[in-house]
Amino acid sequence: LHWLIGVAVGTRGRPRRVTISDVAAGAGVATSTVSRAFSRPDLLTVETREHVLQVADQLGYRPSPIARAMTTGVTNTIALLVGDITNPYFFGLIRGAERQAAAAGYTLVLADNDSAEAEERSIARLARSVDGFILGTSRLNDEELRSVVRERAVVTVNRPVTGAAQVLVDSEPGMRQAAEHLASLGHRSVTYLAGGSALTWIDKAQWRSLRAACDDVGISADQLGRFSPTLDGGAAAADAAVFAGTSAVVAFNDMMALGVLRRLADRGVSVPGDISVMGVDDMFGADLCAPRLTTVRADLESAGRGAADLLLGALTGPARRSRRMVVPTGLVVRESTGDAPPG
Amino acid sequence: LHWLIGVAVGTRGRPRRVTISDVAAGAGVATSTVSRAFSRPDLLTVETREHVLQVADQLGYRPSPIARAMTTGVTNTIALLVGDITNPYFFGLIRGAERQAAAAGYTLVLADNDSAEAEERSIARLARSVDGFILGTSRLNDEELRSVVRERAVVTVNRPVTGAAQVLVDSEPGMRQAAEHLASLGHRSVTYLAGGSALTWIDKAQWRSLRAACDDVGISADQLGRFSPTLDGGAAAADAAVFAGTSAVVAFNDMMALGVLRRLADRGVSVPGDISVMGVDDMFGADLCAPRLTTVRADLESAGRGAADLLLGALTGPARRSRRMVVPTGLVVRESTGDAPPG
DNA sequence: GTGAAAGCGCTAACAC
DNA sequence: GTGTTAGCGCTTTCAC
Repeated sequence: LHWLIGVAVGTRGRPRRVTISDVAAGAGVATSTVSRAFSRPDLLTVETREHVLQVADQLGYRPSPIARAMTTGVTNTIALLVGDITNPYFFGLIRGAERQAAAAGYTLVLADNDSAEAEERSIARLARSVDGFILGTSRLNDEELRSVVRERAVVTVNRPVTGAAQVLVDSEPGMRQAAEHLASLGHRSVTYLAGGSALTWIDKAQWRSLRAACDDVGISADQLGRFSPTLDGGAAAADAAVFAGTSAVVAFNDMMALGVLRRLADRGVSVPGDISVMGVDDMFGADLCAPRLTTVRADLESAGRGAADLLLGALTGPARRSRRMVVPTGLVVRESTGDAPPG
Repeated sequence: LHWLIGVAVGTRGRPRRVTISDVAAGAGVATSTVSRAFSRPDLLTVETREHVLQVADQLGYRPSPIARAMTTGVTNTIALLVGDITNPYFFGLIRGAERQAAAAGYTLVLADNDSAEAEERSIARLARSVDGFILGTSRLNDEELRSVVRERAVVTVNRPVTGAAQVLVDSEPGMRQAAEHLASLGHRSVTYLAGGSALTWIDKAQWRSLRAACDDVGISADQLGRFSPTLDGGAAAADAAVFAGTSAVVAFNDMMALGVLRRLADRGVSVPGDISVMGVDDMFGADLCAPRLTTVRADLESAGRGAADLLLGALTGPARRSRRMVVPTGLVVRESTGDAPPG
């Protein structure tokens, strides 16, 4: 770590950065040779390469990513944009993306946007300094999104866009298992508590999968909402569900489900005695609550990894864009679902 | 968003970036004037400035942060290094830092390091591309840390280092309230479940505060551990506490406390009936669990904001380094603490 | 296989 | 107040 940045004692005792020409001078070669020793080592004979590398090392030389980006146009940096960092839902996504990026020698820039405008600003600000974007929950409309895709490599998460690579969570298997689970517990109907914004593709996908699965197992399905995908939104949804007299609800996500749980507890409604409650995501906290939450798990960390993979692939490999990756789901049965109440 | 990056139709129909000289040519001024219009607008007459800006706008010009960094050496980027992104403890920190950085026009790079070596690698990799570092949970030893501080602006969190700005969580008020709370519930002794690594300053600080406060209110305090600050570590700590026969425990952090809670539930030990359990942090999930966790809250989001503030201050303002910010703590009483068991 | 030299897009003296 | 010019540190033709 001594040569963290590459500093040499300059003319008047002031530290000066070690550059490629210092190494060139020290090794008695041209700057281009030093450059090659680092970026195209195969072009050099073993002897010169070793020699240059050794001199560079003892001088404490570190290539400057900035200067590199200046000439090549590649920054080795990707940006991950999310809608709300504090939502545990994103933790896995962030971690997966960071891990994969770091493994490939890429740097991850994180931006938290609470609105479509903020998202635009982030994109505009970062556009020149990153090689590509992972849009974790884009609030941009289709047209805006396409204009970004036109200029930059983009991977979206749970947001189909023509021309961009995307990772999509496949709700189908999880929702099917959910329907079977509830049916086998004697529920005759299930209420889906919709959430997100009008642009939230996954909300529709979940509802579609759940309804189809309910059809297949012979129970009815209907929808309430759309509610805010937050604890508070869950509270509102809980009241609506109680009013509707449903015996089983599936919330848009775990955050909402947790809100439902809390609200029902406050109102003295027993879970799962009176109502069975399910969420989606299996986010952090879903098995910490009481009762522990039955949920449809989506492996967001692998979604994050996949998103980074797709992006890096688009960046480095041939221009085979618009690839997609599908993340499967599955039911995790815990304590918040149980037998349908009699009658 | 149309001119996201700044693209013009180049010579053979291929898109080419709009540069400062395109604008200069278009506006009939020198490149330096265009540069000034963006970075030192005060140096120009209103007319030229307006004119240049207008031409730049209709050409779709965007300054390149890379080229800027190349000449000025400032990247307008800071890095936040944490030990485990998925630990909800960091969420607040990350969010606070991101928010504050973004507000100041800075970009936040996030790196997740699971070891001292990984941390070194991250620092070395990022050193030239960021203006400074926030070290959320540095695993570097003092010497390594100082060598980083020597070359780069650094703010540490809960890790005192000479020469670096730092944000420190002040456990004292929270721990005092905790001791008073437990004493008033009739507990005659409290066990602190230590956690973290040998470098974890906050662990010692918490223990010191708790012990002093217990002295003052006339109850005894002792320490068990050190345990891993995880759910599993909490389970281990729970067993140790039960074996020691204590009536009240304060865990190193909430994650551990949650592990204690779960383990005690599994063992059929009633909380708070048999044992009162407290955590530290008030992280996400602390009021979702059963029983809801009594904890010493530290506002990590404001710690994150403060860290970013200190760093940006060191970067932009005069070189008054080694400033520090102290984040207060306070007790949040919920359900996991109660009257001491009789006898 | 290696060197010389021309940039990449911008800022910062230094002139005028 | 604005223009000229010399770099920042690197990569990349193009020669040799």
